[in-house]
Amino acid sequence: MSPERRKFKRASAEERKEALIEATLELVAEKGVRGATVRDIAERADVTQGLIRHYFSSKEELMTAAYEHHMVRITDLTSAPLKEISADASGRLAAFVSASLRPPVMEPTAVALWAGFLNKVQQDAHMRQIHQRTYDYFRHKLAEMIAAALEEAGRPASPARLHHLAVACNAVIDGLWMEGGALPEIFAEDELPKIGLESVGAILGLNLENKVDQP
Amino acid sequence: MSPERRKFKRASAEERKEALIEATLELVAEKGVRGATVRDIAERADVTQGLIRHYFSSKEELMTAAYEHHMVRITDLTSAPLKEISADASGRLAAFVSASLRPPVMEPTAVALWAGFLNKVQQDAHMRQIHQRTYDYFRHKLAEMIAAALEEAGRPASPARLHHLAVACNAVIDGLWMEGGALPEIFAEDELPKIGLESVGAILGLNLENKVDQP
DNA sequence: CAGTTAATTATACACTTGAATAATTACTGG
DNA sequence: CCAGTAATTATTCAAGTGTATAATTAACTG
Repeated sequence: MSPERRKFKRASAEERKEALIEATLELVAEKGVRGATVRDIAERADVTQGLIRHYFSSKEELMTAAYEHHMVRITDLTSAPLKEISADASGRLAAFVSASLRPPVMEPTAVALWAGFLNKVQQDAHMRQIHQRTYDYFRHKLAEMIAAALEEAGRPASPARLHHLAVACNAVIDGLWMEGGALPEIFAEDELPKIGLESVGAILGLNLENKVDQP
Repeated sequence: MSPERRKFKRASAEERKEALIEATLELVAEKGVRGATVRDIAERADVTQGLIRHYFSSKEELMTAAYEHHMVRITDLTSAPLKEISADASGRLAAFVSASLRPPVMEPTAVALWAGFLNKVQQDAHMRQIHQRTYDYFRHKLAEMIAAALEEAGRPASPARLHHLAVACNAVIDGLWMEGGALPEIFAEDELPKIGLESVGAILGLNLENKVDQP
């Protein structure tokens, strides 16, 4: 009996692209961009390797699409909690900080992805542009919320000071995000959001800790 | 005329290993572990590829040696400034924070290296051990210095609180280190050490800013 | 239900990779 | 100055890589 040709189902372009991108992100998190081979990706997406080039003209293009997909998702995930919160400025800030330090934003795979893509981001102009855009959005949003919270407390800050504060708060969040993602087992549940609120609060001179309840 | 055999000079094992390790670190920072091929490494170290296996039994072993070399260097670089400072506890803490946010500790290549090695660190037991050791050392040292500084200020902290504070301060430093390394062009000279001292000071309730002068 | 076409699989190719082995040659100790 | 030997180069190999192309077949359309 000759080896039978593999059975398959047709899928819409959207479904297939989505599946390929998810598989790509998983593998980049596990082995980096170069370790995620087209054969691995195809296998995980449950198709054969030739199909990749039917939807993406090169591995490069697939990587770029996957990165963009990931960044958009992260942006959405940190923005979503803000929509449903009609609290005061400090409450909104607290919600933002807290959401950034919990799953699904803070996850081991997210940190691994960040690391896996860094090289490519630094060397590929298009990737760097995607990164820059997301990063700027984040910092701008954070600065905005800090400004509002400080005004609310009757202590408005100068633009220069605001810049400093935004960089500092962003660093706390990024640093905790990284530690939590890189060494998830050494932190207790809710420990990092708590530390984050405490630290951002200390830097800004605000009390954020009782501003947000466990979602 | 037949292509002449390449001329070469013999070197001591130490020299050659050192050169190979430096070349490895450069290339890992540029292209990640898988992108740093033995041929690339050999070329950058100005030898032919066969020589690598004369000194290291596999690429794996070279990578491990390079990673360890790098981690030891980082540890030394952050410890060195403390030796020559006979200041009070808060002064020593300030020096540590400041040194961590300047070259040669904070550099684009250092962040790229961190990212380049992350995958391997998470998957290789020996690498993870090296990483864990360095990380524990860092946090322990930081916690120690925070404890001393708080006692000096007449506000000793409980172990639990100390743990929180050490995690938070470590996160600020890591986060700023990452931002400075990933986007070096957007920060002014001395801006990050200043923000670091300000933020760590705010978290601990100490004034660290005039504790350290530009080295 | 037959005909068509695009989605999918299968195969082939040129090149890179880590590793292994063979061939040279720079240095050292007498 | 002359072996001897270990450091170094050169060559080979099998496996893996991205890409290109040919062969099939699932699903739609009339």
